[in-house]
Amino acid sequence: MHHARATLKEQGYRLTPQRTAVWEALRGAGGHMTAEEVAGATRLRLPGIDTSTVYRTLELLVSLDLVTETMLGSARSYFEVSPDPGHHHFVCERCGAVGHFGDGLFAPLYDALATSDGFASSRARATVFGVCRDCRAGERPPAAG
Amino acid sequence: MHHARATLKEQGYRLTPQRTAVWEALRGAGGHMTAEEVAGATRLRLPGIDTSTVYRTLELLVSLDLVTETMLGSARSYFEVSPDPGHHHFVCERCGAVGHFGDGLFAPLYDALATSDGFASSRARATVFGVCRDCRAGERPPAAG
DNA sequence: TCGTAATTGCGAACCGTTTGCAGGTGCGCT
DNA sequence: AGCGCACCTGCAAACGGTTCGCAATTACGA
Repeated sequence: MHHARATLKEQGYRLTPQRTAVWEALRGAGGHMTAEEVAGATRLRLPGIDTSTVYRTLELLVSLDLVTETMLGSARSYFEVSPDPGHHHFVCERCGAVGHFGDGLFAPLYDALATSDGFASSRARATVFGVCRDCRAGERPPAAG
Repeated sequence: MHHARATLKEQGYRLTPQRTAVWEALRGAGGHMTAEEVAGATRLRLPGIDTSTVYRTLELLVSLDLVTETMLGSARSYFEVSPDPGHHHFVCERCGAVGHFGDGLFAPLYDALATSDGFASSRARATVFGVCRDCRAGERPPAAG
């Protein structure tokens, strides 16, 4: 849905071709993208767009909660169209694959954290690192012999 | 303990004052430090040390598992003397405070992830974002009135 | 003690991101 | 439909953290 257009207008921001293109690029890819990837995808639709405009637009979309920025382990952030809240990531340390999982599994963790540390994380974002199925397939068993 | 010295020697790396100083700085602080902070703390012990040497040393210590590098949400990584495995972080989104919690709480999560996605994360590192006790104390209740 | 390869310091390169500025443009108002 | 202005964009340079190349230094085994 084009809720980005509506949100931008509502908030008094202009609906420019650049903003539309960035948004569409983000939606089109449907996954996590670095700023660079967003810029690349956007240029397919709007060749002349400047990198700084992409960054500024990304920043704007994030501030409007239309897009979510996540640190996934490397130095760069990743952007994606804001998913349902309480959506978390797991990252394969070997191949870099990124997956999602829901918030349900976290309930006991939130609970425990709240009890023991007074830490409210009901709207936490978590990132779990590990090794994905594909990479495990080719993996030698962990040093146990 | 000076297990760093032993490990370095074992692996054939030289035991230089710079490496010792970085290690001691890391141990002395006892918490999470940015590379910059490590450099600062190291200079208290070894004023002349160059930033690039700090980075190189950090990289070495990380590769030897003596130090752990973690992305905690901002663009920079944080370094700390490797804690027990399965040690996770929670980060207060308001004040930046960092806390730890053990791996126990994650068992069900690992389980579920392994079952549903084939994702092996028994040695995962997770970071949970939320709001810490102190910040909650001064916080207005979530929009309900 | 000596030789040598690992290591350091220095400075410049690098890379992703941000900023200042001047010209361009969406959009509300008429 | 046209006008005007504040908002946006493109450009290019600045930025900040990190990495690299190289020559001088130094730890450490023989």
